[in-house]
Amino acid sequence: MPLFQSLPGFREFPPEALARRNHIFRLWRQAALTFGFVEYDAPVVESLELYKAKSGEEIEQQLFSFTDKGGREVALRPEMTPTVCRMVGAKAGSLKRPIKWFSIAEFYRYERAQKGRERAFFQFNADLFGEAGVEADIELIALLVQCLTAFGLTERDFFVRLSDRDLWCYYLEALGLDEPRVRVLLTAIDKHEKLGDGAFQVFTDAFGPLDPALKGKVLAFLQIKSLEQLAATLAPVGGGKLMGRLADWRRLLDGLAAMGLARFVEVDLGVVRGLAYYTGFVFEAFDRQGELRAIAGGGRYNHLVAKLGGPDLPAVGFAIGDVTMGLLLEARGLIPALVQAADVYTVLGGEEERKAAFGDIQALRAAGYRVEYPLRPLAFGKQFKAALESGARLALIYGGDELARGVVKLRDLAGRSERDLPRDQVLAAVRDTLAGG
RNA sequence: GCGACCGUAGCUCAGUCGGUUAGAGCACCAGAUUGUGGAUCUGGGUGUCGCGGGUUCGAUCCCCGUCGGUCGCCCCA
Repeated sequence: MPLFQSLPGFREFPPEALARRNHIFRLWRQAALTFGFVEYDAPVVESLELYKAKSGEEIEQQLFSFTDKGGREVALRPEMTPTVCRMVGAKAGSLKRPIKWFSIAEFYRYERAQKGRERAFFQFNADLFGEAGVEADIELIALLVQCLTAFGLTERDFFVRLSDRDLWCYYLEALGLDEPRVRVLLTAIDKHEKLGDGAFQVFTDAFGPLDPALKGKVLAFLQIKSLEQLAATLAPVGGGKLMGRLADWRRLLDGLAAMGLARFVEVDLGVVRGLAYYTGFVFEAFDRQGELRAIAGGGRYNHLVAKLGGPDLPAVGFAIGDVTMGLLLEARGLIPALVQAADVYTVLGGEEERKAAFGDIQALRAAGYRVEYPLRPLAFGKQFKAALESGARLALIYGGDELARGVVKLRDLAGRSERDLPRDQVLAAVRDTLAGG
C-alpha cells in the first residue's frame, strides 16, 4: 500500500491519461480559435468574497477555502465566470468589441466525488461580452456544438436543450405572479424534471397552494418542443415583452438553422439553471442516452459584470467539463490511440559506435526529430525489438562493420529494407525519408 | 454532510466453511541472445491481503472502527 495517496477527487495524469486530456484540450482550443476567440488565463486562488458576491454565502460550503498567511479569506477557484467578468470589466474600456475570450483551466469544488464529478476538474470556458443581440447567443451555441462535433460526436450522441429565463419571468408575470413568487416557482420548475409534482412543494411551502389553472399552464409550458408551439401559447397572452422575446427566439433558431445546427438544438423550457444571474437564453448539452450528467452549460448573464464592479456589459458564455466529456467520448469510442512514436531509433554496436553515433543523434534532435537509443549496451536483437516498440519508422545502425566502411545503415522498420549512408548524409537522408511519406 | 456496496500484486481477478511459506493471467524485469523484428523458452512476486483494534491457540477470511473507491442523495456555479 502506498504511503501517500492523492486526495479524494483529485486525479493523477500518467502519460497515457495526459495524452488523452491534451487531445481534448487541443480540439477545444482549435474550435475556439476558429471562432475568433482568444485565450486567457487567470489566478487559481481568488478572494473568497468574489464567489460570495456572485453566488451567496452558502457557496463557501462547496469551496476549497482557507485563510492565507496574510489573514486573507481566499478560495481555490470553483469556476471561471466571476474571474473573467472582473478581468473583462477592468479592461472593458480598452477592449475591442465584441470581446471573445476562452480558457482551459482547472477548478476545485469541495464536494463528494461521483460519476462525472470530481473535486478537481478542467473546464473549457468561452464568453462573449459586449453584444446584447441574439447573434452572440448564436455564436456561443455554435461554438459549443463545434467543441463536441470536433471529436466526431453527432446529433445522435448529444443535443443542446435551449431555454430562456427572461421568457419564463415575463410569462409568469403575465399570468399574474409577483417577483418573489416567480423566483420560487422557477426553482420548482428547475427541479420538476427530477421530482415531478413534488417540485412545487417549495412554492406551496412559501406561498400556499398553487392555483391548479396556473400549474396547468406551467406544465403546458414545460411541454413546448418547438417555436410554433411557443408562438401559439404566447399569442393569446400577448404583451410587448413576450412578443419581443418570441422574436428573439425566432432569430436565434433561424440563425442556428442557417448554420446547419438545428438538428443539435431542442426547445426545452425545463432547463432553468439554478443561477439567479442568468438573464436570457440558457442552454445545456446532454448525451442522447441520458446516462450522464450535463456535458456543458451556459447562458446569458447581462448584469454580472456590473454586479462585480465593472461596467454594465451584456455577456453570454458557457463551460464544458472534461470529466463528463471524457466519459462520453470513451462510451462512443471516440478517443483515438494517442501513441507517442519516435522518428528514429539508433542501434549501437558497442561503446565506440555509441560515441560515433552521438554526434548524429544530437544533430537529428536539434533538427526536431525524436531520436531514441539504448542507454545501456544491448544485444542487437533487443535493440531491434526496442526500435519497434519505440514506434520509430527508421532505425540508424551504427555497427563496427559500417563505421569501418565510413557508412551508417538506414533501415525502414516497416518496409524491412536497408541501405548504406555515407556518414555525412545521415541528417539529410532522414529528412528526405521522413518527409517522403 | 447522509446512505448503499466494495477494498488480495502495476491491471483483471481467484482463494481460505478461520489453519504451514497467499495464487493465476496479463504487464513488468533479467537471461537464452555481442549483427537484425513484436515470437518462444527459462528465471524473477514485484504483496503491510487498505489501515487500526477486537474475538480466537491461530484472522486475508468473523466483528467494530477508520481510510479509500464506486454509485446515489444534498448541491451542482
